[in-house]
Amino acid sequence: MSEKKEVTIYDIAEKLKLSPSTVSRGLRNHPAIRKKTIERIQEMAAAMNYQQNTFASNLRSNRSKTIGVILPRFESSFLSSVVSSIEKVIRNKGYNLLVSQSYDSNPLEKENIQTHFNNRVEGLLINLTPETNDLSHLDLFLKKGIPVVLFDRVKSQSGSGFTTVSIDNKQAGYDVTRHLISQGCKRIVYLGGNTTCPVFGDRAKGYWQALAEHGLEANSELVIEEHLNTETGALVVDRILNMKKRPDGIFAGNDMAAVSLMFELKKRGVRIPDDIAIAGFNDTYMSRIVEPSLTTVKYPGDEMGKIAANSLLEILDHESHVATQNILLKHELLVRNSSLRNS
Amino acid sequence: MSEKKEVTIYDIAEKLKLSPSTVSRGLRNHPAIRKKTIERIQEMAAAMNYQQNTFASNLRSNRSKTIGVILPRFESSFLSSVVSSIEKVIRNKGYNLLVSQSYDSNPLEKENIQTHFNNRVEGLLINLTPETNDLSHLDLFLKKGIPVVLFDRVKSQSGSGFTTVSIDNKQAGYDVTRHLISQGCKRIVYLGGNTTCPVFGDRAKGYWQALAEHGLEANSELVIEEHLNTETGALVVDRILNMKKRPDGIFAGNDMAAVSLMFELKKRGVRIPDDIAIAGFNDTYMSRIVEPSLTTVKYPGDEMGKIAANSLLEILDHESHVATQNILLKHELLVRNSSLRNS
DNA sequence: CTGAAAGCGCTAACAC
DNA sequence: GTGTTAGCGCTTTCAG
Repeated sequence: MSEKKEVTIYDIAEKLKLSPSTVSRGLRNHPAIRKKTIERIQEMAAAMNYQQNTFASNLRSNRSKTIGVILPRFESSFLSSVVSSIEKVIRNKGYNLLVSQSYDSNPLEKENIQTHFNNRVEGLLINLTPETNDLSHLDLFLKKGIPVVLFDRVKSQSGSGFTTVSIDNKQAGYDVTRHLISQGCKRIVYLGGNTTCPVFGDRAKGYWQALAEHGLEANSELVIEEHLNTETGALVVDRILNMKKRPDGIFAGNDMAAVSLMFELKKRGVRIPDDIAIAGFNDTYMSRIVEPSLTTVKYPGDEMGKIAANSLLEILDHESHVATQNILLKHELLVRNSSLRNS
Repeated sequence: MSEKKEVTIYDIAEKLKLSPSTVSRGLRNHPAIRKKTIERIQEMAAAMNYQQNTFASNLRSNRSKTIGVILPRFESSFLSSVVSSIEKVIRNKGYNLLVSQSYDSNPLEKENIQTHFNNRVEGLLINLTPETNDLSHLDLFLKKGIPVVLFDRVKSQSGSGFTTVSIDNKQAGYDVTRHLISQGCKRIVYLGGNTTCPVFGDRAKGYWQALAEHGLEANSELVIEEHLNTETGALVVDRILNMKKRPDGIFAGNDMAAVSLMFELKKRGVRIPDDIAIAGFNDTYMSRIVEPSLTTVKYPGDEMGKIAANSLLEILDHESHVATQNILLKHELLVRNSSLRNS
């Protein structure tokens, strides 16, 4: 390592026969400094390859200019689009982005929260793990007045002092189920992730409600809890096809699971939508190109990220007690061929 | 904001009738401190809700315990899997992860590099923008001895003092093209991104070479440069179908583009692979479920992230001049139905 | 094994 | 407009 001592504002000050404070101000375009002086300072800084020491400046000002994001995983087209737009918003306002993954593990989530806290993020955006039932591990943020915005997976009853951004999952679950019913489905499987997870739990509620309203069988056998990924189809297809009475509709908690299931069903000669109608969730590109094209719910990750980040920044700006709000984004049922039966 | 003054090691020291230095050591399990004392210190710290001030500690020790990652975008199944595995490796070693997106913009990349530098990341992992021809904006890292690892998009001739991790894109391009030729294709289109981008440029080289070796027409009309995303298919389909002599094979630079193109081709009644054989790149899940299933190249993002991160950590550990290396990961041609013609 | 003291580099009162 | 001064909270010699 080339251990050339760092250039500090003192070095610049010396060369310019100025005081360190003037240099400090000059570097930040402080209005009380003469234009000319500012120029000289900044030129000299550039010439000397000055690099401001963020630690010292942070220590002094007690600000980190950093926002934290914690989410289950990056590898998800939905979540990566959320982070992506968060990053964009945050950077534009001059903040840095510290990120970590919780892998749906509650202990890991806690650890991450602690780390972000220690790094003194000025705000936190978090997508909770399914297991997270109480939000007490976020208390340390609340106590210090550091704003936290929950997005996507949000406790239904969060009057907990946190701003939340999500969609109305119950309504969406209801919409999908009702649509399947409208297409003549009588026995509908709900293939969801962990139902303790608000997202999947709420969708399940909408599902139950739609069934109830239409006097359809609501049987717990029809509700399958499984991790929703590319393997899901292979894991559950036999279970579904071997049910005493074969289902004629499937509502999957995300497109990935829906598509992988379609893949397996087609392999076994099941016709979609005639034998079984299928709907997914998320409106990934995949849902458009799969055959038949997949009915799904539009679930705008970029929008969610943008709004979550902006809400956080707004709270930060007003530096105080903006009433916390629960923001619900619009979702939209996109009916495609996988569930469209000839009337 | 509840402005309760922060608890410092001085407060702990006072309560315990110890000196700040002892507390500082105790908190970090310094061996020179009595077990008993350490316990007392840590208990008191917990009781008082002590939060270590990273700024002060960083300032003092001149370390940030942070690694930076800069890449074009998160929204890409390949890149998100890369970041994901980087994050995992990095966190496990107690580092934080600072991330930013360059959106394929060179100025933005430079800005990000500067920001990461100012934040004193201890190492940088970067996936360069296509436009980046000289690496001089990374000089400031080199000069300070901060290790930089380039991944994925890597200058072919990078003897530039940086460790690189990538695949052999030229070979991969060659493999794909040769495969198409082996299936009887005579006029093969290469649909790549910006060919100044090493990734796409190198694949193009492999493509040219394979054509040359087999005495096939290598016509610049057959090389299409276009952003590769879900829109690509719609953008280029007519251009392809209206070529004077219609191509019978297409090698697309990524699965997304390949799939979107297949979608458009099928709409127009083109039979795949009989009329036109198609191959993509990346082995996304989509490539497996699309019909016909898509021939592609396995391009392991998680592996790449892991190796890049580990290389960086290794350099960091040895704190010095480990010879930089150019690591090439294995790729694999996965032949599927989109290019398999009956012999 | 523990303490005293100095200083990392910057910023913000407060002076002039 | 610019300079003086006093820390921010921590770590680390150096003493004992």
